[in-house]
Amino acid sequence: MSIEPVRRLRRSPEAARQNILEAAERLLLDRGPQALKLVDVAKGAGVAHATVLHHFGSIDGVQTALMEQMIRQLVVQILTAVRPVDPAEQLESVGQVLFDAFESAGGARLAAWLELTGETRRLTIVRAAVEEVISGPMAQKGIAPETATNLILVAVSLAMGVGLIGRSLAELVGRPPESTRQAALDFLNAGLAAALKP
Amino acid sequence: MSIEPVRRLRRSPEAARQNILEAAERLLLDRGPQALKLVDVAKGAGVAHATVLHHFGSIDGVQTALMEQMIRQLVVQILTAVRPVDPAEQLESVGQVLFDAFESAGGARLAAWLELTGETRRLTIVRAAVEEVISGPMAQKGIAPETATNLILVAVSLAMGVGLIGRSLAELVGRPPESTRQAALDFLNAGLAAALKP
DNA sequence: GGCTCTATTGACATTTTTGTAGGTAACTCT
DNA sequence: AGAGTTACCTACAAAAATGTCAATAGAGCC
Repeated sequence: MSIEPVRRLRRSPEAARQNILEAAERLLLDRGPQALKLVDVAKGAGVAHATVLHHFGSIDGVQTALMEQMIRQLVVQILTAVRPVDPAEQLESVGQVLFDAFESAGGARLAAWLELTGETRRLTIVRAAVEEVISGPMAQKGIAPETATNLILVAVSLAMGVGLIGRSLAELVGRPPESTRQAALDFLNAGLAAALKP
Repeated sequence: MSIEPVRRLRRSPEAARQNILEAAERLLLDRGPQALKLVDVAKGAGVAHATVLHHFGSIDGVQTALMEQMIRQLVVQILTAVRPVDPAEQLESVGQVLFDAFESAGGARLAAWLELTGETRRLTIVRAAVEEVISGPMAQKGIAPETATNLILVAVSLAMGVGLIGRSLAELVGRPPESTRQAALDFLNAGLAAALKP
């Protein structure tokens, strides 16, 4: 009886890293940052934990790579949605886009993670994006930079809060989970409209 | 030369627990949940780590005790501020109170911690508080329960977002750290006023 | 003073998590 | 086909974190 060699899947370095990062992201989003253990990430990715170390050097390497990737994705997601579209009814969709980015795609959890671990410096990339929006679509609508900045600060904060605790909060007061989002969206749109009228 | 016995501070069980919880809270607030290590908590409290275990049984015991205490404090802080005061200019102060509770006192960080670790069920105590506010001060102002609930959902979400990422966000776009809070407060008050006028 | 109770501790033990080393197998290129 | 490269693995080692235990020392009580 011959011993048959163990079959091995061999990915490209990029594919391997991506596979691992996806596993890590899944863990982060549905079990929280403290679930980002080397062995668990490896198990989720279907590889040996030594393989994770081979590609990222350390568990910290995995974390920072994940942070950077998620930040990039978040920025791209928002920018592609807000960027030069027809400036007509865009206003109402901005809320939708923001809330989607922060709720469905784990933007809120990412931000919370960064904040709680003191890694907000990684967000500096976002600054350029914000300025693009202020001087692009918003300026086109005749919104002064000062006002634009304030609106962004508020809208993002709101999206953050809703994305993070919106569902729990609604359930807590005996409402359907989406009701926080809906209420916040209405409130935001009303406020935006009011702020841009006079 | 005689060996002199080691001097020991002996607290009451309650004082000992409190001392430890305060150390844990400090760690949580300025280093994040993953900094809640047994040894570090003990060091912060100035006791041996075995002492922590004696009082709380396990590190999980410390965490849940901390969660419960912080939740209690949060609820009390908000309720005592919102409760039966003169119903006159109370409206403007509500935002202040909420924002204080979620920002200065680590309400936002607490909530984020609970959310990320899936411990939101601990918040059920809050439900009673919310109902008290809805049927108390808010009803007195003639706000329908439906509207009241929506307003609370939005206001709390906003306070959450501002409390957690407000400062970082402002700095990110080159503004003074308090500007997010200020903008959010204005926006909230304007929205509240509008929602209660007609 | 002597006694009891227990908060406190250092030393040890266990478990969890992370990291290292060396060999194996998959792929590319010639 | 053969050689070189390296993604991947198993086995081991180290470190970090949690938990156990028996002894010690404050404090109240007789």
